[in-house]
Amino acid sequence: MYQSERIDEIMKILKNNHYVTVDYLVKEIKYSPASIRRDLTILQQQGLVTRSYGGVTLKDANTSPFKFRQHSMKIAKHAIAAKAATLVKNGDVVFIDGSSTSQYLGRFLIEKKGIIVVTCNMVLADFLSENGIETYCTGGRVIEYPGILGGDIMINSLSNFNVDIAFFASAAFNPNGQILALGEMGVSSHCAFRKCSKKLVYLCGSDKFTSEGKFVSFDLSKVDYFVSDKNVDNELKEKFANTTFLCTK
Amino acid sequence: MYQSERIDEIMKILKNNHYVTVDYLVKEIKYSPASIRRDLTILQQQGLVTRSYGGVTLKDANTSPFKFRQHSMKIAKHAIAAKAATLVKNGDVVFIDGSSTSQYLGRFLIEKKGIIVVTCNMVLADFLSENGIETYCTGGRVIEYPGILGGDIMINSLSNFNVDIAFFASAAFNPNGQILALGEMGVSSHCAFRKCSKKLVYLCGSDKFTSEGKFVSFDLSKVDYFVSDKNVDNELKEKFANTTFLCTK
DNA sequence: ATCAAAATAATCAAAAACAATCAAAATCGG
DNA sequence: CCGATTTTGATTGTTTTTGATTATTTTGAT
Repeated sequence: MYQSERIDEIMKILKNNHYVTVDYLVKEIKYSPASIRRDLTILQQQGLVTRSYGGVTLKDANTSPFKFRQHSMKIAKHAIAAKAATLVKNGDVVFIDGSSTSQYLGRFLIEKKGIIVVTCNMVLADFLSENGIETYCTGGRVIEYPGILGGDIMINSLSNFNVDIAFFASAAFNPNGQILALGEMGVSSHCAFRKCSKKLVYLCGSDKFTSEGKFVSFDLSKVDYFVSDKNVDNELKEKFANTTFLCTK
Repeated sequence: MYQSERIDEIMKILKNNHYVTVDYLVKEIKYSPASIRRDLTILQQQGLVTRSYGGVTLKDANTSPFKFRQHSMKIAKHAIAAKAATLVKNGDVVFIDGSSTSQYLGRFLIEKKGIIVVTCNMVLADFLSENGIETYCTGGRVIEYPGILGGDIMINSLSNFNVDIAFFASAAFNPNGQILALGEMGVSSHCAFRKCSKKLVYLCGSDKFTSEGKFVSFDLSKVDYFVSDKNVDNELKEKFANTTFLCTK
């Protein structure tokens, strides 16, 4: 048996048991502990397993907290997108950012007539175009999967478009009404979205309410519409009276 | 049995088993290990299989949300791409156009170290980025499926990059050495590719030799490398002595 | 904290697979 | 049919893999 076959065998065993000891694998596959360990090192380097003293655990992508959260927010994001899409008028030039929330807008925009969409989400661009929407993609570096463009080149490329309404989301949103980003790049992007468009719509799932981000892009006073799946405090609404607050329920 | 038949046979076996050992192929096809290995090297160069110590695996269909389309002349295009990829040096800034032939370059570029790729093919951009290549996408309008960007915005966005080597293909190629496009936009694009890069590589499958296009972009005197699956007349080679002609066989 | 037992990592020589080379055989063009 | 070209399999040397050996690290009990 060759190494590649052995590695496949180990993965097969791991998928059934989730955790096994090295000794079990040695007896099961009938190869030396040294070879089994070498195989495990490779699997570890590929990020497929987690090793512990005496055994191995399968890294299961589906049980990761991130994926779980993504699933739980899926319904909310869909609803937010549906609500936000009502803000788009036929004939508008629409910008959509690379966030997962914004991606859900696609499904609702293909109903609109005569709109032009600009986005830095390549998957969304492809989807909209195939559904008959005149679609433009910003340039930029591929920074995330699947197919999100970012960086200074993306920001510069926005100057090609005279956008009527721009949709974006952020990493987090704090009780003071500040929109937070994970990094410097996030801030630049948010500011660029704001400047390229006549109207700005901030899509904010309730999962963002408690999270923390290290950088502040700007606060709600710069945003025309705030769309969320949960209502915010009246205090906030009073503080930003010029902003329209929309809620999915 | 001829080599081509043997290669077909290997592919047939691989499609049934996904993975087989070299030894199994030797016994099944009843040829020497040396010959089988030579066949496998060819299949590897065409990007169709992955070799491991002692065996081979059929390259699984890509997992990207984009789907690569099946094209005519698939084998020829693979071979042309493989040949063309040898022109890329580690550290190069590479431009790749939106043609199906150029798309096949992806498989061979992920082996290179430290390169930067710029492309107007979103599917390719996503693939390269997922495989660890620093990848940039031009902006532009989505003009073709799946995920090809074009138009003046695409052309303008090329000014962001200082390209070392650019790869492109065309609708047709006539016996006078002229590169033909289907429309005005094709001509503009070809000219832009030429101007943005220090070196220009024209990928020309033999299926383009007879086809007709209504517009002329430029002739081979503007091209540094001509890569094809069939040899061209010596007459043409003499006429364009400054162009390097590469052939896959 | 210290120690002994177990697991792991590092090292190395033997074995297996692979790549390069080359002469013989098969194929092709005239 | 003959010479040129390509393809093949044997031989060679190189690389990769393997399990034994030895050294190091981790664990749990004292």
